[in-house]
Amino acid sequence: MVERKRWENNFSEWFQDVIFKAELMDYRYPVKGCGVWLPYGFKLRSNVVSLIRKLLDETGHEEVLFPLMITSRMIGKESEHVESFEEQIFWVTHAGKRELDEKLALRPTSETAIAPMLKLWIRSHADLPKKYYQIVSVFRYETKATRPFIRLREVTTFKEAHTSHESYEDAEKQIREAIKIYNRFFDELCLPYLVSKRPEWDKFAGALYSIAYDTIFPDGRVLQIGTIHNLGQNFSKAFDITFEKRDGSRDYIWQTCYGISERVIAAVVAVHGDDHGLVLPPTVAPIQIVIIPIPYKEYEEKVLEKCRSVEEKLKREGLRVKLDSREKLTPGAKFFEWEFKGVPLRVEIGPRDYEENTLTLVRRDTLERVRIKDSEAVKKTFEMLSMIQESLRRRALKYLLDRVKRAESVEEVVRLTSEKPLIVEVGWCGKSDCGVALEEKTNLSVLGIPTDEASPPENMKCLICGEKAKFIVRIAKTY
RNA sequence: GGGGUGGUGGUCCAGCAUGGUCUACGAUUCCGCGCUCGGGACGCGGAGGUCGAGGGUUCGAAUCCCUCCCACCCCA
Repeated sequence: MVERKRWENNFSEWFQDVIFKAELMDYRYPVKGCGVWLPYGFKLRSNVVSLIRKLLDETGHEEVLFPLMITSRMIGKESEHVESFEEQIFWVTHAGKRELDEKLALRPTSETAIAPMLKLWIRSHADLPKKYYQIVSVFRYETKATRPFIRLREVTTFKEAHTSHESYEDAEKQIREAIKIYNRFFDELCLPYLVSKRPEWDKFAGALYSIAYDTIFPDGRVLQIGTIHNLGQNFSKAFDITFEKRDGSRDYIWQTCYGISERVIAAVVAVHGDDHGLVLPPTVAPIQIVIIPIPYKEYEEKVLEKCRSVEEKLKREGLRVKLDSREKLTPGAKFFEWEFKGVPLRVEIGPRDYEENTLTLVRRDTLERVRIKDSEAVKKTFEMLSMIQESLRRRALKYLLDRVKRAESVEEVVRLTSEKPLIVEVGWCGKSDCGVALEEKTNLSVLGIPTDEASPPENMKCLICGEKAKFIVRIAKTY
């Protein structure tokens, strides 16, 4: 395995470095909290976007595109909702020199953009369910330290799904489908996650409840990489979106929404990386295989010729292949460059390989080198790509699980997290007061209660008040 | 919200205390040529700067003063 010292001990620096030098994003754009997707990063983003698009399309979601601007009246209709976003909204107040009669918000999210249209589109139960999604930029004036991919003022890759249903049960069913979709999505990216129901004080403004996906970074902090909200009838009541039910009576629609952003790309970068740079899962790597010729006196043409034929062969199999035939760089320099960019598999072809009808394969995750016969090229390539995918998934999962601990007292939590933060599961009575006190005393944030676990052990007690625990609650240092 | 640091070729940075010797140091990058090539080669030649912006002091400002802008870091 490749060392992960800098990755683990100096993560913040490592992360900035990789994003820039692997040419994912140039974050030097002169507006705070905004960055430029570079070609290589953009391809990675496209692959991630295609994946989520495929999963949503397959499950009957329809892609739409709503306008960027929302009137102040619309955005103010759901009171809890505005309140939570108020301080973060970018307002368009002028057109040239003239002040607008009604100022316009750049969407911080699109519930209030979509609601008035749903009111026009939905008339009866026959129009339901409706499952829409869009992939757009959203804008939030972040006051905390902004960071590329993680905390942006323009989130450029916000996938938001918005669904409408005729009953609470149908909405609940939709939540379960959303969970399945997100599980699959993160599995394809080899990302491990914990699914938690957020506490009351941290749910999405205007939702009945929120479910969130968190993953852990090498610095021990936790990143939220996806959320799913049951909106109940809060927005439909605020926007008066009603429909005729099967029995002829009228009711407000039931809604859900769920979102992911380029934070999942941050997670792919952070979770799989090592001291040589990026390590990308084959599913989304812009280049899956890089071919590097090792020229030698008298062999230049022959070697290159063989490289081209291997490139052709692999491309025909639908693989994303790059032949790096730049003459000015030595093979060693190319090795470092493509390793840094996380290309999962490298093929080296030199005079020896030419003479002996072999290829040299090197996998990025372990840097193991094997020589195979030309005739096995396609078979071995596929084998190795799926081995890499599998081993990334396993390693990342283990890394996460190793950093989830249980504790029975505040002191124990403090002790466990003194070196480096991790995720701690503790008993909780369920009262908000105790939850808030827990955050204060441990200097951690409550992620919420596991969605996949029934009830806490018999003897578990609330860490604050000492009463019998109703829930297990996860706490961690968050981004 | 509070505090701090900084802005000089594409990148990283020296110079600023004590203004002139700055026609701005060095490394890296980039371009050309040659030689190399199984883990970041080397040699020679070349390119690249409104010193964040504006104002002021001065014979003279990257350097001193004022105003502004921007970015980064730390703490709540």
